[in-house]
Amino acid sequence: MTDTKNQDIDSQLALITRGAVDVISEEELREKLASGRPLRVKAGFDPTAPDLHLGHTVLIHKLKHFQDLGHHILFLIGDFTGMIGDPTGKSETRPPLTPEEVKRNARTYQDQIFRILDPEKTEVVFNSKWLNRLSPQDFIRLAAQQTVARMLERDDFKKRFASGSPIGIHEFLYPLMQGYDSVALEADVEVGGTDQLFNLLMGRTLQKAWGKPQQAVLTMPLLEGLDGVNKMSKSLGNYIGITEKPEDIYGKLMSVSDQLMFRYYELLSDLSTAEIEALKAGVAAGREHPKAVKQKLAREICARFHGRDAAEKAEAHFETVFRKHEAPDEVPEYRCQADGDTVWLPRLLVDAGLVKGTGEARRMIKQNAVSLDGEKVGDIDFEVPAGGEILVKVGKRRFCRIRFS
RNA sequence: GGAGGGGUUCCCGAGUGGUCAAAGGGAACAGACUGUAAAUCUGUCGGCGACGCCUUCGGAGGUUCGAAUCCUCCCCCCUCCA
Repeated sequence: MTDTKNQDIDSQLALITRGAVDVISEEELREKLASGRPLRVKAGFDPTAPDLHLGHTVLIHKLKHFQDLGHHILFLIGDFTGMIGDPTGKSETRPPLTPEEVKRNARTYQDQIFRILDPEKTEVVFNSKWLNRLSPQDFIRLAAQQTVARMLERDDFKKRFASGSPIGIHEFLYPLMQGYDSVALEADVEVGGTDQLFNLLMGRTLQKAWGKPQQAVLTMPLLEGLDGVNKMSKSLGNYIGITEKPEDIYGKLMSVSDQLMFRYYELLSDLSTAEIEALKAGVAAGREHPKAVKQKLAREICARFHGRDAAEKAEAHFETVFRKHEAPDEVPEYRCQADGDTVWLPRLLVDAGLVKGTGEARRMIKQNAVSLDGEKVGDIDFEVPAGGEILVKVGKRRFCRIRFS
């Protein structure tokens, strides 16, 4: 009997630690699992970005693992701390959010996480609930738990300090409050990105100071963004949002380098490690075409958020537009009321919303990026005959069907 | 409170009276090449029916024929001293 129980714990532990970078500590985690009760698993999110992207899903999938094993998920929305702005990984102070923004963002957050997590088994909590109740004395007690020198050990603070960038005192409070969340929630486990390690460990420190059992800490790798260098983030614009249109998700995944593709496989795919290794070996040996392997990934991720049908449509769209360089089935339309017999092309492009201004229009035309019904136009003063309809293409992917009336 | 340094176009960062819409890099966009790959190369990269005009260099005034550059006040940031 003891054997089967141990085995059960081993397999739980294996799933939980899959892909994790730090586990602090595996022994403690094992003990907690051995207790047999559902563990309270905490993960916190700043309500700064209403759009969840694939980077977030690495973490959310980890929560899903816990959930599937019967543990209790505490999905914490940092509505209080969000007004400070997490300094983690930032080279500058973040502007605080207004309560209205926080509220709106939090709602969008919930809509999105339940594409992955089971709403029935997920407890969504807001840290303003307990942080708002802290008295100034409580805050001082919190602040007394850490020294300035210790805070400055943090890489992001250290860099900013060294480079002469401003650091707000309130930013020092952020890790403290995140740590206090763990005290208030009596978390058994906290999951976060590797960049959160400092904050996660703060939870342990504070729990100890408050005489509570310390949480185990699990960190997940940060997903690189589309550039393959920086972590995926909305502010860097290198992200794939889970609510984006299927074609966009598909297209963005296809634009990723082969190297990054396998990173995505490791962190995002449901394929087993063995299967991924097989694909990698296949590409290296020339048995598998990298494009086909990438399409497989694009399909899987696309289907996860939009369903299999949408993923297949996205693939068809991709093949049409980018391989065959043809217009997709659905092209936005613009009705144009011409004053004369012809319309100046740059003006038309602006009106149809294909470019920002006539300057960009001129540039596009000069750069051979504009075509009318498949015919390239190189003259910036081209006059388009105002009659019937015409298919306009700018660059590789901007299309518009213009109807004259 | 005192002393010094600094705020430049999406970002970083040169520029210290005219030749500045402002070097260089990054990002972005377009073209070539492709697997929409990536990398690379080339070009564009404030606005305007446009070889000219208009609006930009923290904010407001001023000096000057002329200011991102000089002066005055204000706002913000950094460093050191207290």
